[in-house]
Amino acid sequence: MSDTNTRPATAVVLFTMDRGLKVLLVGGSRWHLPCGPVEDGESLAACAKRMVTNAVRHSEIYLEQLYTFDGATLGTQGTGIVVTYYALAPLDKVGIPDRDSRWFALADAPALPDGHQRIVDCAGDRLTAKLAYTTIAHQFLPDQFTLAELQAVYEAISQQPLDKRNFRRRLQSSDHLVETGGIRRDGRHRPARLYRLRQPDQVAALRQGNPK
Amino acid sequence: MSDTNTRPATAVVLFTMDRGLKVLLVGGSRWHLPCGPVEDGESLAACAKRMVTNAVRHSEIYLEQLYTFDGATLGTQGTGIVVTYYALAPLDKVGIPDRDSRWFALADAPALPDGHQRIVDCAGDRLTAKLAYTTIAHQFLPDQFTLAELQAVYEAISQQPLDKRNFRRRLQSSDHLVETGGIRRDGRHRPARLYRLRQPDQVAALRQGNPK
DNA sequence: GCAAAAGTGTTTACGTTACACCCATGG
DNA sequence: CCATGGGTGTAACGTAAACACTTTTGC
Repeated sequence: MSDTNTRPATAVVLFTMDRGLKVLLVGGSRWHLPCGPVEDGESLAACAKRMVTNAVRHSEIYLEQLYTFDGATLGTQGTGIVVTYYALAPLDKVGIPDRDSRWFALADAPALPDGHQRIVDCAGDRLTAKLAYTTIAHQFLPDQFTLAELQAVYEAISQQPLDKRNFRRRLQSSDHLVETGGIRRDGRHRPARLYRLRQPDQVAALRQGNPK
Repeated sequence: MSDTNTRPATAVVLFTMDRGLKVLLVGGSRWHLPCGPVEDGESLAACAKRMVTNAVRHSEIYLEQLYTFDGATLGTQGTGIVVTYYALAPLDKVGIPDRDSRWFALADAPALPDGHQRIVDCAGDRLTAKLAYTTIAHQFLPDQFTLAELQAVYEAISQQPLDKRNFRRRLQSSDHLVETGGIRRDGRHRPARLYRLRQPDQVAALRQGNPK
């Protein structure tokens, strides 16, 4: 049962893409999600951002609310309600974690306290689902990117290989990508064309309207 | 900004189907959503259910969390966080509202206080979206139903007419429906076959896995 | 010239849509 | 017998899936 006199807390599942999808955990010996109580006069989103500010250099980070748990549904007894978020940041915007925090692949994350594992699973499911019908994958990439980089993000999250031609056709016909004209030379092979999002500042729906 | 010392509240958008989609509002003169603070030792879902118990006879009601707002995002200033839910009940499980509560069609609902309209919109969007890929529509129907009744629910929520043959083919091939063998005689025309859900106690996904 | 990744079309299968008539019953 | 809603099939279309080779560069 929740103790509603305890002030609400937020917990954040921060993902980045570094040779695969990684999640940030804190705590050193007893790993857990970044979390903490909301302060007076602080909005929920601001609190969630504050939980990960030591890990993320820039402040314009993608943040989305996941679900709100009470003690009963989380499996922890007591201790108020927890408003959970997930956040995405490209590798070049995250700082090197101190010795109190680390990036883990989802597969080899350590055991987490009651409820935290469920929050991570929930975030992973949401991310996977949104990959299919939004431009959310671009939150892991810099403004300019190659189609191969984009495909790698899709493959890392969905955990399945994608057909190069079908992938490119689908994305290019979706009208969200714009060729910048630039190219990236990268090793002894043909350089790749660079693209950017037509509307970089929003995560747009690919198919049709989807709920908040 | 939210005052996190105020205890959290829940607000509920309760829908039913009565010649179209209806939403329950309370308050008599100044209509608003059923809402109120969480009590000590009460779970969030229990609190949300309590908000609508005077309107719904049975306790097994479909209830799903929508979103959690703070004062800043709701547009109201101050007054803590609000965990919002939406709920669905078939007409035969809802009581006749007292003079302090009424069912409104979405189109002709009165002006609502700050934030409440946004919550209703959010609930409507979620309901419409889930209609497409879950069996949520059945929350408006009794255990046994005809395909025409089911189609009417879909048409009321999506607000567009559906092709009878395509609708029936799609639903029947989805493997969620079972013919009961019974029929319903209803007027001077051919009687309709009755169906039930194969798994009546869960809202199942129609296509593939979708996040919580 | 060769290794390595970028880039490009066509065919096939499948699911979705559009559409019109007969059936069973009550009055 | 007729009015009323219940029930049924097929053809056209568009989308998604499978699949292999040429191009451009660095060394």
